[in-house]
This record gives sequence, structure tokens and C-alpha cells, in this order.
Amino acid sequence: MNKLAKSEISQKRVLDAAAKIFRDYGYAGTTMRAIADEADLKAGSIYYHFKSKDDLIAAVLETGMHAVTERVESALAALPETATGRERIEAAIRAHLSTIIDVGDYTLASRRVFGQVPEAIRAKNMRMRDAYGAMWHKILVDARSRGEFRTSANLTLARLFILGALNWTVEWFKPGGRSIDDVAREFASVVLDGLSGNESVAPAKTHRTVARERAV
Amino acid sequence: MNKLAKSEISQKRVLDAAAKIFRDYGYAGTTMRAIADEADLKAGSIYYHFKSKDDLIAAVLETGMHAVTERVESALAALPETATGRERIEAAIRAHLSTIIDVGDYTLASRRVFGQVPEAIRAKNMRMRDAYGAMWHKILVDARSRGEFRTSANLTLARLFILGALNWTVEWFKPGGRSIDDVAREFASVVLDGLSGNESVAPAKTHRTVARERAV
DNA sequence: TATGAAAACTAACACTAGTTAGAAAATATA
DNA sequence: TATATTTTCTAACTAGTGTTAGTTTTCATA
Repeated sequence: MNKLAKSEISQKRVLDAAAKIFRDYGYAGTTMRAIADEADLKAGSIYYHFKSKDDLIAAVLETGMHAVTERVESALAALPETATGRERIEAAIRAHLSTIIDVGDYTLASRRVFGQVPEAIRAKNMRMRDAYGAMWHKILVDARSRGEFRTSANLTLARLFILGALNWTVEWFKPGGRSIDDVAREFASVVLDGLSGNESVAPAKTHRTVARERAV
Repeated sequence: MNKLAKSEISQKRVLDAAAKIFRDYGYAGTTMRAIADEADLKAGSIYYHFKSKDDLIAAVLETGMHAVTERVESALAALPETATGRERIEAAIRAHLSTIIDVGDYTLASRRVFGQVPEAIRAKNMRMRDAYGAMWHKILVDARSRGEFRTSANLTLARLFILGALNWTVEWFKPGGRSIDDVAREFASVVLDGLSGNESVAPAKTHRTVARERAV
């Protein structure tokens, strides 16, 4: 067993606990004691792993954002060179959604806490967000230059709509109901074909009936 | 001058201040003293108008949600009977966006604070949100039954997509830049026509045409 | 088993929170 | 002007905050 193993395990346990507590109680509402309870140690012990509360929230934000960016990037990289814009957009949506579900505590915590966090921390995270937005912008611009989009579309606004809707998904998506793939395919279909588009796209697989999601 | 005028004015001033502070600092991060400073009175005086901090946040949530619901409803009611589904959707998007900009402190506070608020308060607000979601669902279902939508569209997911993107707008929209009308029109165009949709439909502000001819 | 480092704990610190009771001020009424 | 009501303020209380220093426990290695 590695020398640092135990420390690393505890650190991860504290970080996971922090994400969950920040998610539920916000930045100021989260106490070191609540995190400690969730991680099954005492408040003072957290300081062996993180040097402050701000250090913790910064790590939570960074972890969430990093996971989404990385997984979307690798999903895109896994596509063949010949992939169409539609395929890329579908893949990016699917990767984004599956990540924010998999690491939902982190992404929900980020979404809910971002506006309340000290300026310096927010600034650093903002740079990651901008980079992620730029990646999406490139996907859309490339698709248009391939001739796949109507030229009248405003891609900046389109990107903001798409990312807004994607970010919001974490609020209503409940595992065990419909699949990520179904949601991703339908989202892509709305964005690409529109609601009044033609039927040429394969309809989504029939989904199980689930309790009606809340709009939130 | 009305007997209650002064009290009402102060109450409104406190509520506005609360929305702004809750927006910036979250539920737990907001202090009665910070609200009092913003409203230009002392913390103890707030209790003459609201009986607790929870009472205040409940009022902020209720005010924000009520504004959006009411203004979207009246925008729809103002349309002629003959309005198409597209026109209704555009009108609803425009009303939703203009409201969350006009009362941005309240809607941003709601969006950011909702997950951190005590359960009882959240439950009541949730009912208003569900009602608002149901209203949107009706718009979409009506449009489909008029034959304006491809039948393969999943309207529940489409609604979640639309409302997610709309709610997110308040995060990036800055007054003074592009107009609400532009954003609303582009938004409707993405949702209805899609990015890869036909060029002829995009800027269809004056288009009275019902569903455009189906390709297949 | 003995040792030294790693990890967790305890108990306290200075500070700030929501809330309240009662005094003071502002305003309306006579 | 004198009185009554509405509105605001002051000053305090209890409870809980992030953080730290010093101590104890855990645990791999010799």
C-alpha cells in the first residue's frame, strides 16, 4: 500500500462530503462541522487535508468543471475524422449530460454555489468556463462551415441556450427514469431539427413512463 | 395619503433589498444586517415588516415566480384567438425573458437560493413552478395538435429544454447589449426551426403562415 | 516490540448570526 | 397643541461560526 494512500482516501472522502453539503446548503450555509459529520471525522481534522473552507470550495468547483470539460473533450476526440457536425453535437451533449449526472454532487454544488463564492475563486473557475464555452463555440462554427447549419443562425446565442439547458438538466434529471441517451438524443433533435422540423430524424426510443419532471 | 402608505413603502424597500442581497450571498450568507444596510434602516426594524428571515425569502421567491407567471399569462391572453403555436411560443419566450430581466434581482435570487431554502418554503414555491410548467406544456401540446410540430418530438423533454435555457438566460444577459426581442426571436427560432432548419423560416416575425409544408 | 511520522482529535478563541424587548422617534388624529 | 398610533432604533441574548494549538491515536517500518 502506498505511503500516501490513507491521506488520499480521506481527502477524497472529505471532498465528496463537501460537494454534497455545499450542494444542499450553499456556500455560507455549509459548515466545516457538517462536512466533517458527512465525511465521518471531526471538523479540526479537515484542516490536515485542506487549508481552509475556501480551499475546499475551490477544489469542488475545479473538480466539477474539470470532469465535464475532460469527458466532453475525449468524447469528441473518440469520434472519427469524418463525423458530421450533428454527430459531434450529439456526442458532446451526451458526454456533458452523463458527466453532470455521474458527478452530480459536484456539478450541482458548482451551479448553486458559484454566485456566492469569494471573487478570487470565482475568477479562476470562470476561466475554465470560458474555455469550455469556447470549445462548444468551435463545434457550432465548424458545423456551420461544413454547411450543415442555416447561415442565419446566431451561434453565440445558440450556444448559450444549449449550455443553459444542459446545465439545468441536473436539477430535474433523476437516475432510474429515462436514460441519458434518450435525453441527449431528444435535446440534439430540438436544437438541430427544431420542434417544427421534418420527420426525417429517427424518433427517440420509446421511453418508460416516469413521474413528470418538475420544471424547476 | 393612505394610512398604510409609509409602511408599504418601507416593506417594498426591504423586500427589494432582500432580493438583491439573497441574490449575491445566498440564503445562509444573507444577514438581516446586510439587508437592513441596503434598505437603509436597522436590522431590528425589519421585524416590523417581516416576521423572520424565512418569511422574507418566501416573499422573494413568491414575488419572482408570480411576476413571471402573470406576465407570460397576460402576454398569451393578449394574442388573438387565431395566433399560431409559433406565435404563442415566441410571445411566451419574450414575456418570460423580459420579466426575468425586469425583476432580475428576484428571479436571480430565486434561482440561486431555491435549493438552500427550508423545505416548507421550497414546497410551496414548487407548486407555483409546477403550475408554470403545466402552462408551457399546454402551449406545446396545443401547437402539436394544430399540426405545427413533428409528431416525433417529446414535448416533455422539449419543455424542460426550453425552460432550462430560459432560466439560465438571467445569468448571462446584460442590459444594454442585445435586445430582449432579438434574444427571444433567436431563441424561438432555434427551438422551432433548429439550427439546421430551412432558411426561409428563420426570421419569420411577420410570417403568418401556419406550419410550413412538410418535406416528407 | 519500539519508533517516528502521519492522521485525527479536543478544547478553546474571537466573532457574527437571528431574534427580541423595550425605549425613542415620527407621524397621524383630536 | 396634546394624545395616540405607527414606525424605527438600541442593546442585548444565545447559539453557532471558521480556525488553531496542542495532544492523542494510528500505523508502517525497523
